[in-house]
Formats: sequence, C-alpha cells, structure tokens
Amino acid sequence: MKILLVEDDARIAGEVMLALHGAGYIVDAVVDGEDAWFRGDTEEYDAVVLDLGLPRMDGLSILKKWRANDRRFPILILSARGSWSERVEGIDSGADEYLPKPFHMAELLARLRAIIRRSAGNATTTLSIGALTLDPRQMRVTQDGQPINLSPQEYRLLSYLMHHAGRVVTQIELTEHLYAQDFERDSNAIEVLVGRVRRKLRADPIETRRGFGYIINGSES
Amino acid sequence: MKILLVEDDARIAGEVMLALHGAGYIVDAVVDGEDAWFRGDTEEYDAVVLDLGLPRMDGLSILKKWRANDRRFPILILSARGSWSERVEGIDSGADEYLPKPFHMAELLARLRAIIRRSAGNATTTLSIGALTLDPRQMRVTQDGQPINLSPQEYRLLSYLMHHAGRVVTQIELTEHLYAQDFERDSNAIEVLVGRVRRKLRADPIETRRGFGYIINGSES
DNA sequence: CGGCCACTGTCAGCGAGTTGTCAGCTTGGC
DNA sequence: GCCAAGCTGACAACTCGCTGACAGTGGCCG
Repeated sequence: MKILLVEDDARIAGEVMLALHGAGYIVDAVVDGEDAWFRGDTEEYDAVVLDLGLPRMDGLSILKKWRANDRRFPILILSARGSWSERVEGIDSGADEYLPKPFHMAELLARLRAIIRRSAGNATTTLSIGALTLDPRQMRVTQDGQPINLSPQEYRLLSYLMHHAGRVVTQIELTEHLYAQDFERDSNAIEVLVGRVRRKLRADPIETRRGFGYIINGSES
Repeated sequence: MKILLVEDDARIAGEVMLALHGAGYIVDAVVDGEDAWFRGDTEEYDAVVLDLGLPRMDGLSILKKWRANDRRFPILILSARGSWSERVEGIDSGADEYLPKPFHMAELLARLRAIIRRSAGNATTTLSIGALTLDPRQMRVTQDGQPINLSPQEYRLLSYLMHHAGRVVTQIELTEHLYAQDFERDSNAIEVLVGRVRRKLRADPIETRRGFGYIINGSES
C-alpha cells in the first residue's frame, strides 16, 4: 500500500509519516503543492493524505485537477481550519474524507483504512482468492486454513497481488507499491521476494507471465 | 430491549437511533448530560450507549455516578476524541466496551449485542479471551481463575490487547493509547512492558508478529 | 526523616528474522 | 541453439524484538 502524503508542516508531516509507516504503508512525502500535483498525476497511489494550506498550489486546486484528469485514488483531506464551507467544498471536489486538525493519529489511520477499503469496493474484511485467504485485521494469510508465516514485505507483495487478482501486475508496478520511489530500478528484489513467497506457499498460485509480470488467477470467492 | 442513547451530535444520534430501531430496540435518546444521568438512575435499561463529550455533565462522571449507585446495565462508550486517557479511564470506570468514532454502524450493533448478551448471561461485565479474564471494575486479570498481579501500566496494555483480540495492534497504536502524545517514539518501553506482562502470565497469549505488532488470538468466550 | 519497595522508562547487547545484492543457473520463446 | 527473463542459494548488512541491569520517582511505614 503506497500513500502520498502532502503536508508542509514538518512536524505534522513527520509524525504522520511515522504513523503510516508503522501501519505498514509505503509513504512518499512532499511539501510543495506543484510537486504534489505532479506526483499524484504520474504515480499510482492507494490513497492520498492532502493538507489544504500549501505553498505554490492550493490543496483544493490540486484535488480538482487530479479529478479532472481522472485520477481516482481516495483522498483524505487535512485542514487546519475547521471551516464548514471548506469541508463541503472539499467533499464536493472529490475528496473522500475530511479530517480537521488537530486530529488523533489513530483516527487518521482508521479513516484512511476506511477510504481505502471503500475504494476497493470491499465491504468484507477478508479477501479470498482460491485457497488463499487474507485477513488484514490479523495481517495474516492462510492457505486451506493453514496460516502462512510471511514477513512484512512478503505480506505486502501477496496482498497486492491478491487485491489485483485476475490481472497481470508488472514488476515495475510492484516496485512502485512496495518501495519508496527512489528505489534502484534494475534490482531483482521483486523476483527474490516472489520466490520467497512461493516457497512458503504449498501450491503456487502466482503465475509468471514472462515479459509482462505476475498474476494470481481466480476471482474473489 | 430498551436502550438509552446519550449523544449530543444530532446527526450521529439520528443515525444511531435509526439503526437501533431497525434492529428492534426501543430507544430513549437524550442529549444533555444531567438528563442522561437522571434517566439512567430512574429507569431500567438493557444497555446504554454513551457519548463522552456532553454538555452540562461529562460522560465519565455520569458513568461513575451510575456505578456508584449500583446501576449495573452494560455501557458502551462512544469516544469522539481519541484521547488515550479517556479510553483507559472509561474502561476502568466500569464501561463494558468503547468504540472510537468514527465507527461503522454494524460494529456498534455487534458490540451492543455482545455486551447485552454478556450481561444477561452472567451479570458480569468481564471480558474473557481464552484462559484470561479481565474484570474492569476491579482492574483485575485472572488466568484460569488465578489472579495475576499487574501494575497499572501492564494492566492497561493487556486490557487494550484483550479488547482488540483477534487483530494485530501496532506498537505505535499501543504507544498512543498508553502514553501522552509527546512520548519518545523510538523508545522500547512497549517491548519492555510486553515482556513484563508475559513473565507474569503462565501461558503466553500474546503473539508477536514481527514487523507488524502484537495480537491476542481467540475471540471473546 | 530515612529506608524500603514497587513501578516504570532507558539502555546496551544479543540472537533471530528480514531483506537487498550478486553470481550462476534454468527456462521459455523465437 | 541462443538469449534475455526469471529463479535460486548464499551472503552480508541491517532491523526488530527480547532481556537483564539500572536509575529515577514516588508512596509508605517505622
């Protein structure tokens, strides 16, 4: 899960980044409005945490430009001012949630989880693909009921593949979702990771599409 | 089944009332703290849904006054603020459950059912997970009936884990609930605390999920 | 007032788990 | 058969969580 964090207050940005990281997200943090817009326009994120008061380009404008360009990731707005009109405008412009400052970190995490789940169209907490079941609450994957002991990175990989079951996921896409964006391009870390996950699973559900990427077959069941 | 709903936010009150009504409960709704206290003190309810931030009389004070007057109905606390001390104090003061806002209606209903069932079954407000039983009124934990002598901080830790049994709780989440906000982030206090709790328990119910957090498995029993 | 004790956070060190890298190998497609 | 893509085992650096020791604090009792 990769999150774009747009916040110009260094202290808040730091705390939020820490919390998100602790909750298992990969975080790209930017401070500047135009920078934020560019990132959101060119990269795939699972969600965006967006502060409204920004230098160079206002948060609401960014939001509108993204939506106009058909960028569909869920957006959680942070606003220093608790102004009601701003909230309405934010929601109207295509934000999914609105959190007035000051907020409690646990609440941010809860709402973030909620909008990500909602955007995945996934009302149920567990996700089952074939013999595999992923329970995000327990952060655990089971195969035929047997728990599989995965490391954090392995869990994220499998989770991503399962959430996109039935479609080919490229290595680049995986890299972008598992690592911060300045990660070495020609590393074979993904291949190694896939190998490790495969070894932990009894029957291998991960199919290699040579030259394209990986795919887990079978729809949600 | 009659429920007392104490909630001053009209929007939330309306939604909850609707949901409770839909689930077949008779609902008395009050907005004002003193009003709430009087109702709870003079009428018989099967459960109370109590918001903490109230005009005129604070939710926690009401709760304590009820318990002091031997009013035994199960109480579910709604907490708008994510304040750790409030939550801990709520549970300590004799609440049976607490639900941080924002919450899903389904979850509120589920927890309400659970605490009603519990109170109907054995008139206790204790929470049992596996061999562990937690009695919030006495601030006491027993394992297989044997009392465990925990320090306040240890008790809070275990209490939090038990109240969130079946789901992974991150260290950051625990830190936020056990310490004030400006607590040092890279302290290993949580780890030490977990170690101390484990040493006091005979069979260790706390599972470490390296890279994720801690989890107590097994649902309420 | 002094000593004792329980509580709690800090610290350093350890051991195990995790993860990216690399080199050499296998495999699939042309 | 060739070659690039992908796989694998080994490895080293690193991270994470656990532990025992310790020190500061505050309460309690003689």
